[in-house]
Amino acid sequence: VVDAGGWIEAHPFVLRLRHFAPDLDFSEAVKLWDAVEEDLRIPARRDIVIQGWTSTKCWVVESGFAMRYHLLHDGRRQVLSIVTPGDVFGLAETALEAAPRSVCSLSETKIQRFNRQRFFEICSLSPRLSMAIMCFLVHQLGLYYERLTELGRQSPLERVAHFLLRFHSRVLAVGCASESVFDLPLSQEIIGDLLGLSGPHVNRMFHRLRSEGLIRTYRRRIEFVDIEGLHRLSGLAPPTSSVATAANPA
Amino acid sequence: VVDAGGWIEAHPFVLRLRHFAPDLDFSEAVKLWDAVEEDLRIPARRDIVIQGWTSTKCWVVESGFAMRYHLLHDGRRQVLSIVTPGDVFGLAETALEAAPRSVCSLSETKIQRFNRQRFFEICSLSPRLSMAIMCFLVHQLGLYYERLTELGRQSPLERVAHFLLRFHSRVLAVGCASESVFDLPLSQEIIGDLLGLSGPHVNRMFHRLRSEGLIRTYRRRIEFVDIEGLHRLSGLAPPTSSVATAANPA
DNA sequence: CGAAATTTTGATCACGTTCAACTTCAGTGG
DNA sequence: CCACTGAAGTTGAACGTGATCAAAATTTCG
Repeated sequence: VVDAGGWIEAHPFVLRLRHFAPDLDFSEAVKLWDAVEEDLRIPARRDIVIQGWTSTKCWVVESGFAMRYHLLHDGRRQVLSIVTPGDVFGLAETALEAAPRSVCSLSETKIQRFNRQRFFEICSLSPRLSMAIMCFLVHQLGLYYERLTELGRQSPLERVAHFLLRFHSRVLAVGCASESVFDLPLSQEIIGDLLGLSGPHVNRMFHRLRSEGLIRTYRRRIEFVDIEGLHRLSGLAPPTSSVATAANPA
Repeated sequence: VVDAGGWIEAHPFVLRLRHFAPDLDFSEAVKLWDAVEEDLRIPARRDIVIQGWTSTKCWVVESGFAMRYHLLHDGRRQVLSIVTPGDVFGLAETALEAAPRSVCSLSETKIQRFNRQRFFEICSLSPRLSMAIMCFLVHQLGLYYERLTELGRQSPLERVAHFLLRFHSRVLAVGCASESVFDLPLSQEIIGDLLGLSGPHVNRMFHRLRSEGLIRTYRRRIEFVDIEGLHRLSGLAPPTSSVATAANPA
């Protein structure tokens, strides 16, 4: 189906699995890759998964960005996450009749399509693969815990700062950014729906970050001027060794 | 270590795994159970995992309730989830130096302690176990997606209604509730920290749910008077077949 | 029975939404 | 290449909501 040469080893999803299971050998990755049903190139702004539809597929992202989002009946939208190279989507519909949320490409995107059931089976049959997937999923859970704190208890300014840091570190990991400059493939309205804010308010927060000398912006390009300051502001990035507890508040 | 008799089969965690992998046979569950390091009975209001601490353990809940929470440097608290019988916690610290969040018991709790590394290894060596764990983790992700929508885009009233429905269906599944009555092991302040609201505002929302004839309360016991109404209010429970998309809004 | 925690209520106020107008930018066809 | 068009960014004003703080009432537990 695909050439068996070197490109599989450079696929961001495989790199990611290897990050969680360094002893994963490439023959196992190839086993997974044999199950690829189709290689797809999706233009920007196309829905790939549609909330309410049924599908037996899942997808792995090779390049490009997408967003996972949920629509409420009255049109409110929550963007759940930005899907970046190396991510998987379409796993959640397991045994469900309808996709509970949508995925929409933000830029041109290269993805590989799998049969979801087969994807899981192949992973479960290889101890190393299943270890990698489990660690990957647990890691994802951790990211969503962070997002809950962000949405539930952080100020708008903190949320925007935290989002920028998070997104930057992700695109840095897949080589789409320099140490301090990167492109945002998102409108401010989408960022609002990601962070539980209104579009205009996101704009004001960007303005404040700019005027406080933390970032510079050139249309949709962001430059970090004071990363330390952003970390301090976001309040989540530097792991603290605080030991205050709910039972024994600080 | 533990009696090999029938109780393993009735453990809520095993029941849950079987829900995701019905072909899981009990001999495999027993393999996992052989790895239990210790059976613990924890009193209410004890921290089991402390944010910032290091641990190589993970735990499975047999009975009782706990909460996962994150503290910010200035004392703000986000309750990430309520840990119920059949849940696991302590997985997220994989390869991290410090636990990124805490877990604190809400009631007296029976849990089993594992070595985290060993837990993962045993799961990855059995295809059926690893399938069950993967499905379980994916399902968990789905729950957190829902919570993101809740925190980011739902009104306080919707959040409280949704929380009550969610919690009820969970305790119903583990047999700690009747069809319409159940106990909440949480103070309103904790519910506030769970839903991104202040304690007093949670109280007002309860008041409204009561005055609109949706629920009744007796101290910390909740009775659903109009479940249909709660579902309609929460806006998430009944899976819709709406096909509006971000690219093509309704 | 007494002490502490939790629930309940009220008043005030800051914050972020909403809506609208205007500007800038990007993509397209003439 | 430029004018045109629609989308996205930017700004302002008014409003509503939920936080905050404090006090009182109630429940829980030692």
